[in-house]
Amino acid sequence: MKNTSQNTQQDKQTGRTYGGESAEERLARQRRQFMDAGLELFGTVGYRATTVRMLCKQAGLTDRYFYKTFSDTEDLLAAVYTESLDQIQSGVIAAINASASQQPAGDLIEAGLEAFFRAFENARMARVCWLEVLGVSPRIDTLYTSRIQQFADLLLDLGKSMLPDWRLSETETRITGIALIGAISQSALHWLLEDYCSSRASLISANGRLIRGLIGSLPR
Amino acid sequence: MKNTSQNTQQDKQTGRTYGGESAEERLARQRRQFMDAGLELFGTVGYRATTVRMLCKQAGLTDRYFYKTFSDTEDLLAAVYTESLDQIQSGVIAAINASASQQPAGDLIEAGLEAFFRAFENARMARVCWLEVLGVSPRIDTLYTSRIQQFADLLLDLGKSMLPDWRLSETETRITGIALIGAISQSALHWLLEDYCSSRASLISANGRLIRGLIGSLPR
DNA sequence: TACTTCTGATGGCGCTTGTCGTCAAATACC
DNA sequence: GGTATTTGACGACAAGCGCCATCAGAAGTA
Repeated sequence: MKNTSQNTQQDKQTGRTYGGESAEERLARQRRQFMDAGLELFGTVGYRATTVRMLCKQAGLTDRYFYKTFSDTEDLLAAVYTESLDQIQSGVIAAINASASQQPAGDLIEAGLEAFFRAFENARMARVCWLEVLGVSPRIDTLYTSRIQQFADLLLDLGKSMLPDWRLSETETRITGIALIGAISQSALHWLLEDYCSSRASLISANGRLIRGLIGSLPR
Repeated sequence: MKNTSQNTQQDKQTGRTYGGESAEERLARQRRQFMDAGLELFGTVGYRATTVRMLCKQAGLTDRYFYKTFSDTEDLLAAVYTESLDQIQSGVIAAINASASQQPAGDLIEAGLEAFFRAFENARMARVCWLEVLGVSPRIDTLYTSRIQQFADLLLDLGKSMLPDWRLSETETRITGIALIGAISQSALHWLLEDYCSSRASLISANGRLIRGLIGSLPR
């Protein structure tokens, strides 16, 4: 016999304070602990090798709280990925905007690349966002695609606003944006997989040349 | 009591013919069946979801023969990846060489890109080589990195031979090559994940412009 | 025809996983 | 202080995994 009591009874999701924290505060803290544990484990031992037990041990919580917030490890991966990419992305945008508002305006391409590769030096984030997230499931694939697309669109809009006579078709514009993201990503990925043995400056230089070359060869 | 007979006895790995096949022929056929099964399963349900049992069922063989040739599924993945990438790579090189030996010589960049994206339309191969192979293990990561590097080097050597005054440093040359591979890869990957909804021509066009732009902006 | 080798089918072992239930202790409310 | 809720620790369960052993029958060999 299911719980057939009044909804008013069920709806009291208030909970009560415990350990000096309200129910929402506890939930938020637990979520944060699992997010941190996810970034740590996904970014080191990898997503497929990470189990619920490991996450709980790392977070210092038990599985009950894991399932209270996330449906499974894939769910956590999506959350960690989203948060990490948000962070990287906003860092790049901020750096570009900061450079643009300088007097005189700085080199936006250089500034953006610099911010990106700096963020990428966080190996855990880099690993999660460019390695672990790939080939997990159709759902994660979709998330990955849409986020890359979003990042590309963001940069393209910025570029278009600075290059008044943009003549490429919508389709080619999107492909070009993704290709640029791919160029930067792949060189960054090799940087990571080779333990950052090249200098950041050389990565910025090579990718900067690529972008400037593209701009120079746009139809006019 | 173990088999303590003469080594000559153990060394007769000849086996005998069975079903009209010699021992080596059988082994080769079994290997091929598992390779095909691997490409099929890794390329559809994905590497992490593929089990030994599934591979055996797909190959129409039993696990005994799997372990006779491969140590584990990761071993098979490496073999399938290597074979698939070899195939794609040699196709691209062949197309470029064919175009170069035309009278008059064709557009090498166009020819290479055309061959690449045509090969990429094999979704199973594309998935294995650009999705499933990532983030599996350090060993596979190393394989991936070295193969991408090799592909980049191949194309760079070709490019350098056609651009006599190459002035980039060794480091920047390598990064640039990898970045170019990344640009092509990422646009191809999105093509795959979006079910090939763009036209091949638009991908070739966008990536061709990127490459030509780079060539135009090389130091001279 | 006898004997050996090879094959496919089946079942089982030990292990790990996700997931759930229980229970005593800690904490908060009245 | 008494009662209800929350917490952490622990164990248990079915399921699925890699891997191995067995065994009857097919295919070759003498």
